Amino acid sequence: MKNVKGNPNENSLSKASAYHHGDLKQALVETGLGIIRKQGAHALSLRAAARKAGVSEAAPYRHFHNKEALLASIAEEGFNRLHQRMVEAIAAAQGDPLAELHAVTWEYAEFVLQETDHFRTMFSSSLTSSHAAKHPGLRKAALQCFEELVGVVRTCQKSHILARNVDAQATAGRLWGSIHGMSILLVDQYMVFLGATPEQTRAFVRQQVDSHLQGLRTFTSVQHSGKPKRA
Amino acid sequence: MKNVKGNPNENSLSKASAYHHGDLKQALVETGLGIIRKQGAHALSLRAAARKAGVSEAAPYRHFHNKEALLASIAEEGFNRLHQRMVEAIAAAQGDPLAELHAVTWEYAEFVLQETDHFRTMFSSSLTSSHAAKHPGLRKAALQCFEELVGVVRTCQKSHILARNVDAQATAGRLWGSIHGMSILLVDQYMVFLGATPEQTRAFVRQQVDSHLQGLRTFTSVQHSGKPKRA
DNA sequence: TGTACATCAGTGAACGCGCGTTCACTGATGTAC
DNA sequence: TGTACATCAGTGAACGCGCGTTCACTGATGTAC
Repeated sequence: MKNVKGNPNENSLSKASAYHHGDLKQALVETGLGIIRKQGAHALSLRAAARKAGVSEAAPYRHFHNKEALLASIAEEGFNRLHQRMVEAIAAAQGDPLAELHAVTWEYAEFVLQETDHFRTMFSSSLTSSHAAKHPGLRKAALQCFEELVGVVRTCQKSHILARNVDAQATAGRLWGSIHGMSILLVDQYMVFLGATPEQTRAFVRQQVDSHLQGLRTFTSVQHSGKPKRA
Repeated sequence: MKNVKGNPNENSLSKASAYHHGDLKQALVETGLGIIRKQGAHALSLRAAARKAGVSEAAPYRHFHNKEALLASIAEEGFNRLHQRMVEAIAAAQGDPLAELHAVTWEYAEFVLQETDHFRTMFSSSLTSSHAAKHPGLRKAALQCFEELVGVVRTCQKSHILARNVDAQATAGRLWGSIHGMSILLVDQYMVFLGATPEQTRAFVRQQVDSHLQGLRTFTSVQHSGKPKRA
């Protein structure tokens, strides 16, 4: 996209000429994402992505084995962007554990609200059913996001904001599920009665985190003081 | 499907002959669902559904305007079946409000576990983005499920299991989001570290409800005793 | 009871389409000498 | 520095395919008389 003409000061990734694109793989991810955003996932084809990238319709096969591989790359890019946003949100909390926890979960919801179609692709059924085996990069990117959440939960455990005797992964998983489901249902307009403006949606999602967080605190303390759970 | 040959004792819906099918619309929903279950949503086409129903490839157009209409009918059927299961689960709780709440949420998760592909179709992006305007029947069926949950929440409020000063729809929405997201993430194998057997998944989903429920109790009592929330 | 007729669910052939994928090729690039 | 060559990203034509949808039709059914 940028630097279509060769430039002696460029690094090797952005080399380009009229014939050689330079970084067609990334360009196809971008144009593919553009199609998903503008026309929906059903409109995405390798040919359409190639056309939009200004390249012949067979060119994508130099970089992707098949259509699903492009989809997986677009999804992986989504998790990478989400991860970046999560990291920045945590950094903005300046070391306050509870603020970190709020920030990272809110950022997740914010991503769903802003990048709905990209988000849907990241969790599309054509990928999720077999992503572990077929798309290790995608899986790694997704787990990277999850690990960020786990890290914040661990920090909160150290600060006694969350109970320390509960598996941090399980706790993070609960939070993830809660915010994931709520965000999707709101974005799909299943709860218009709650108000449909972005502000109302945003507020409700944030309250969802607070609500579940209360449960995690209580739930974990009950476990701590009560009888141990069965294996 | 049943009663391919005419029978004088049948009602009008199950009339059939070699030429006239009898209830092709419902048969197409069934065969379409069968394709989704066996080969995935990508394999569903009007032609494939027609072939599997033993009928010419143009016949579906007598009953569905287009492919999306068939998809919407399959999704609607899913919500109807889910609703039926929810009602039965509630009935089995025999009037114990908390047991009803557990039963209805667990049944939701059970449906996701057992009917994963059908469930995915019910929330597929090709339908959710415009279901309100385009598919009123689908929307109605979905809301019917939600109202079942709202009803149980109201019962719990009457029994002081949940705070009475909080909107029942909002509370039910939180629960829905929590269980919806957790179920999906588990079914999509994003949390294999928690254990991937159906039993482990089931147990974890159930704990998710308990966890969130604790939050709703605490959260709502805090609201009750604290300052009122801003509008 | 018997017959003519309207209705309409299902037929089968056809349309145009865009897609995924393959393949021999072309031409730009970097490098070994 | 200049040249021959290997490499490989991108080309363009072609393949076969299944799809969504249309259309004039056929034949089974129910009903009015």
